[in-house]
Amino acid sequence: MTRWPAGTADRLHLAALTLFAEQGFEATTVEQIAAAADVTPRTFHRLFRDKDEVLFFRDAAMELLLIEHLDEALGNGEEPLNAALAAFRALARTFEDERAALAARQALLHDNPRLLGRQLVKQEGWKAAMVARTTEQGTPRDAAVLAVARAGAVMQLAFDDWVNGRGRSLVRVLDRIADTEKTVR
Amino acid sequence: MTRWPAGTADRLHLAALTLFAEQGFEATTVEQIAAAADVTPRTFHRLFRDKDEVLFFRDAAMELLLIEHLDEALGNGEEPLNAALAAFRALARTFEDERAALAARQALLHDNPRLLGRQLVKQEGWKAAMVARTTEQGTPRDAAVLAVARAGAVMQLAFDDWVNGRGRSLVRVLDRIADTEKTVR
DNA sequence: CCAGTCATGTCATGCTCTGACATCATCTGA
DNA sequence: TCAGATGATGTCAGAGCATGACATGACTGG
Repeated sequence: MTRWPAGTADRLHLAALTLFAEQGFEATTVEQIAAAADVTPRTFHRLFRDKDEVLFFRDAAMELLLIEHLDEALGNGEEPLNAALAAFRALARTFEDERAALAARQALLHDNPRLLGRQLVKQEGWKAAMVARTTEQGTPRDAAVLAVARAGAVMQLAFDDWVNGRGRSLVRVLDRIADTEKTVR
Repeated sequence: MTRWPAGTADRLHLAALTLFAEQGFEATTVEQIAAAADVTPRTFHRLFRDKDEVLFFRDAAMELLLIEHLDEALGNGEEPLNAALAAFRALARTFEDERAALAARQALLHDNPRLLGRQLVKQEGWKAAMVARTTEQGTPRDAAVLAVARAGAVMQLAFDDWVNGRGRSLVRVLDRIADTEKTVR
């Protein structure tokens, strides 16, 4: 056992999400979050680059998941667009049981343009990683960028439809929209 | 003539861009910008919501331009994807003579994730407006979203290729990539 | 000529984030 | 067993961003 209770970052993360849900993002100060986790604001900023970052705590795993499934699909000889769709479908599966939490998060993002921007930048990062993998398999860069962008748009639209709807399966929504996408002119 | 020199916002805008170019965005303080425009920081914040906003001073016009040309193309019976591409092509034409300034701006955005995020949020706004116009013409929402997203991805890729390249015409790059896009699988 | 308006200044303040240094339980190696 | 290293945290100070409240003084319309 160390001198200090373990899991400080987790406690801060939880405290922050709770306070954000209760009071909103802007109205919650770092001081409040730190106090709720029995820690000083300085410690918060040592563990999270800034107040925004607490909402993106677990996002690194998503990129890994996307890349893993993209590689698998490309390895099976899928064309770039379908491979990218397969990767997003895998991500979608991990979302199925988290709709409530994701909806709460989405609400926070849409109340704060800065947060939404950060989300979009993260997503650009994912897409760039996917493009890199796709080009490594021999697809020309332009084609890779466009295929990933198309799949990303499908995912985005499916997610938006699903997250504030009810009951339906995100994967099913995704597949339906992917079909629609192939007929767009 | 008023008590104060006219064009304060323009002076602040120019001062800010100059200082950003010289020192970078982070290293430039609002105090410096205000001083360079012979004004107090309080006045800066009255005219610009925050330091970031000074880089998006003229963006409202772009949405109008996009919508105008989108409407025109849709009115001529173009399909949604080609109509959206036509709108972006019109925007691209206004960029042709500004490559140096746009490249400088792009460099600032890429040094600052927060700025890049704000740019992406703005672009989402443009696309949402385009989707709204497209659906008003009878296209189903999903199809409209996907068509605008595809055109947007083409524009983005073309812009990125062009802004740090040399000599070529953005519109020509755009048209080439749009052709590529139609063959993506 | 007066009252109102408007852009700006002045002052005070809260919040975010960072640097520098201190503290102290735990670990490590001789 | 003990001296020093380590590492997570605290404490303190301060810069920078942003906003509210109020004051000022040139211009404007009646």
